[in-house]
Amino acid sequence: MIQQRGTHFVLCHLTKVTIYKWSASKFKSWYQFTLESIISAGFGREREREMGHRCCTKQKIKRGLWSPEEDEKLLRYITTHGHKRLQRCGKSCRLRWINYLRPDLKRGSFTLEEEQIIIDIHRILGNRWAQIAKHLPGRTDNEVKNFWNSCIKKKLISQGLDPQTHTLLSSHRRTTSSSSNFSNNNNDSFLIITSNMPNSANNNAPIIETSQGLSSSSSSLPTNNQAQPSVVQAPSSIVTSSDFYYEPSIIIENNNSTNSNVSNSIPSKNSLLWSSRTDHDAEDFRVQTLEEGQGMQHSLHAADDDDNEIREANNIIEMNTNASLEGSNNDNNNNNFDFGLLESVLNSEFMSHDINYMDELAWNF
DNA sequence: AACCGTCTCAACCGCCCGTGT
DNA sequence: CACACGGGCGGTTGAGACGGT
Repeated sequence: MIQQRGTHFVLCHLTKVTIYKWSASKFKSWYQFTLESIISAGFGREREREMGHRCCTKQKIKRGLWSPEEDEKLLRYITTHGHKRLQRCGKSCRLRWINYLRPDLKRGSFTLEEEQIIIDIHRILGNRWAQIAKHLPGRTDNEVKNFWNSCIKKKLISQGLDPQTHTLLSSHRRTTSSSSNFSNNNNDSFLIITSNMPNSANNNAPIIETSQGLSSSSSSLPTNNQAQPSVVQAPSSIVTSSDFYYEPSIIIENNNSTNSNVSNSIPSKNSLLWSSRTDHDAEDFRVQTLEEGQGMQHSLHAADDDDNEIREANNIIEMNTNASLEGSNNDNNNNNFDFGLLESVLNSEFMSHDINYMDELAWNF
């Protein structure tokens, strides 16, 4: 992507920036350097400084809004790659670059499609703005966060949805069914998919979890013993949209827990759990894993909806493939969710090759 | 035009964590 | 191993824009 900034044309790649200086209808010169070097150059940052913006206070460094002159100065620094001090701390420069100056940023209001993506991913990840923003090219986490807080949140509330859990607010519930431990007020329907994909060489076997299952400690990575969820194509019949109050979510279900009772189990590592909101007319559908060679198909049986509340259509289907679960025996108290999983899944070659992006969205990821 | 409430969003805060020494 | 530094990120703030009265 190329963008004009005064007499400079900024060509931004993923990892580097090339800046062409334009003068008298000719490119007079060009500079190229890595983003890392831009950011880490520090713009006068001193190592002795305290971290964070406290440094700004202590060092009498300018704070607050960036003026156009400062923007120009920052850009000029980048173009010349010099060592001039901007009298801004590195953190502020970095933020300014990432959130505003970066040439690959998309401008303007969010599209409906983007909005839906945010809602869908938020349902799974919660307030993981950085993770959400990674799926919206040209959007920053800050932007997504602001958009959520200023628009989407209110929209959901006006629809009677809890913006945190994406479930009906209690004031909007017509019926109250048995409560669910793992998902708080989550009464909607579930589709559980477990798998035992062979251990890959990649230790970062993805772990998916829901916002309901958020754990403060998400640092532990899965071991080689832990199964990797397979990618399963959701049948269109369970795909829901914003027309519905409830939309699918994906969580991890503990394969060794008492899976017969979903409501008592804590989301764990070895299965995907789909919270679907099918129509109340029961139907069978088939899910086929996309894992090449595995190709197993599973019939999924949707339950009847007793009271015409779609959310009451609880479809609990488990596809337990006897994963090797040595590593998950301690998962009954599992809080070791790895949010990298979702990222891994979404960015996996699997997804990008076998499912187009709209399909992916249709899963309500 | 002035005032006021609400909204938007850029920037900051503060914590956590990875990395280097 | 301990410590310091700095990046990442979610939460919060506040200035300016906007709309209604």
